[in-house]
Amino acid sequence: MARARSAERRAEIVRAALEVIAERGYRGASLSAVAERVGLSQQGLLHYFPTKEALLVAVLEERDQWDTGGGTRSDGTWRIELLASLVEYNAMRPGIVQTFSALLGESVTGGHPARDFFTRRYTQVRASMAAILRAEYGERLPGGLTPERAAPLLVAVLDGLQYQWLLDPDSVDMPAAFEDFLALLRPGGPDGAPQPPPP
Amino acid sequence: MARARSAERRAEIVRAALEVIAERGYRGASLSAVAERVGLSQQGLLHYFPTKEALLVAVLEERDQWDTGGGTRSDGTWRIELLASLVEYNAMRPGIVQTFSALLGESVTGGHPARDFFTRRYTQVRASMAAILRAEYGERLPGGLTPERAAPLLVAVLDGLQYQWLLDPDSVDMPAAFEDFLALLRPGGPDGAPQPPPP
DNA sequence: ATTATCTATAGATCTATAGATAATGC
DNA sequence: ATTATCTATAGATCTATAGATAATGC
Repeated sequence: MARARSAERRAEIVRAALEVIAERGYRGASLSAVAERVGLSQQGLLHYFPTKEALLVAVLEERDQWDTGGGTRSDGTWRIELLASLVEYNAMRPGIVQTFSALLGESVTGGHPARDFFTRRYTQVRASMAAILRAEYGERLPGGLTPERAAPLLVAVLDGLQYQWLLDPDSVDMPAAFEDFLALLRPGGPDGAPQPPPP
Repeated sequence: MARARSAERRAEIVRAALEVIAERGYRGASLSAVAERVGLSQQGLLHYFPTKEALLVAVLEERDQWDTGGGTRSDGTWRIELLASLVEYNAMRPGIVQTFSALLGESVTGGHPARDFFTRRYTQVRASMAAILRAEYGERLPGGLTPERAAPLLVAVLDGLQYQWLLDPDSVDMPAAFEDFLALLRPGGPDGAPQPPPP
């Protein structure tokens, strides 16, 4: 039973870390602040995660799990509407979005412990987005783009909109803007011979 | 002459701060690190900028100046090719891009001193991008978008591509990707009755 | 006088280690 | 024994203030 209690405690701590990172970034997040939020001393927290970086790793793994699950289709790719609904879901959870936007921003600075994680993840995500686009629209997209060339744009729009929305939620309707971007990608665009839907 | 010497010194310090922020973010940038880079003691630096935040403000003002100047056209708006060439220019200056990407990321966290700056700036930039799009393509864009609705997407693509490129410059061709996005916006897209060029 | 710098230092933090104590599980 | 916590504390930092010293400009 101690085993299970311990896992709960760790999950609690990770949740608290998510919050503190959202508020202060990783460098600004102190172990004491996280510990306080779960009613532990700073040293008590280090019993569960021996270093600050170990805690960050747990936070990043949590995310991996978080947006890996969910509705794939028969061939393993997501449907594109699912992506739109993920954006809507995110729009209801500013905290999580803020945590990972803050981490992404920090991760480009020198020797940041999350840098490798994000580099790898974006490679994956671009490939995954290309697969989704191909499954949805086939090989030829508006503007003469291929799925592989559109994928980084799709990812960029997702991330970029998050920053604008976090800074000024009243001025930026993130889900609507994302839908607008999808409208640009739908067949019939510049160059776009209308596409037959994939079989 | 002391006046002029002083202005030079301040400019030197701001330049050093840009570098240190690129490497460690604002919260991670210590005054000592900046001071060392210009051959001053930490306390000597505080003679020029009385607080760390005052130095940050100077850094942000520098940027304002930096990308406000340059080629507008007769009605005061930029031409869209100029935007593409700004992206090419940025692709040769990872340092600057990294500084402001790191600051943008941090700025969404609680009470960050650059938050207001970025909020205001994005409002401005969206308006400015809408004007550029209108001047270039008129009122109706592909996908049934208006310039106002396309503007946040354009800004998002600019920012989002920067993160992907900073994390993995060999995998992301930022200027080419931006050109791809512009291709999506050119008339003739979905919905797009071909547009007459604006008078 | 003002400007540019320095040394000294106060007062806060922060991460991590060492070692004690109590409770739980075999 | 192991697990969960705590107190104490080392050792680094960090920002900012106080006050000295030297040089420069009227």
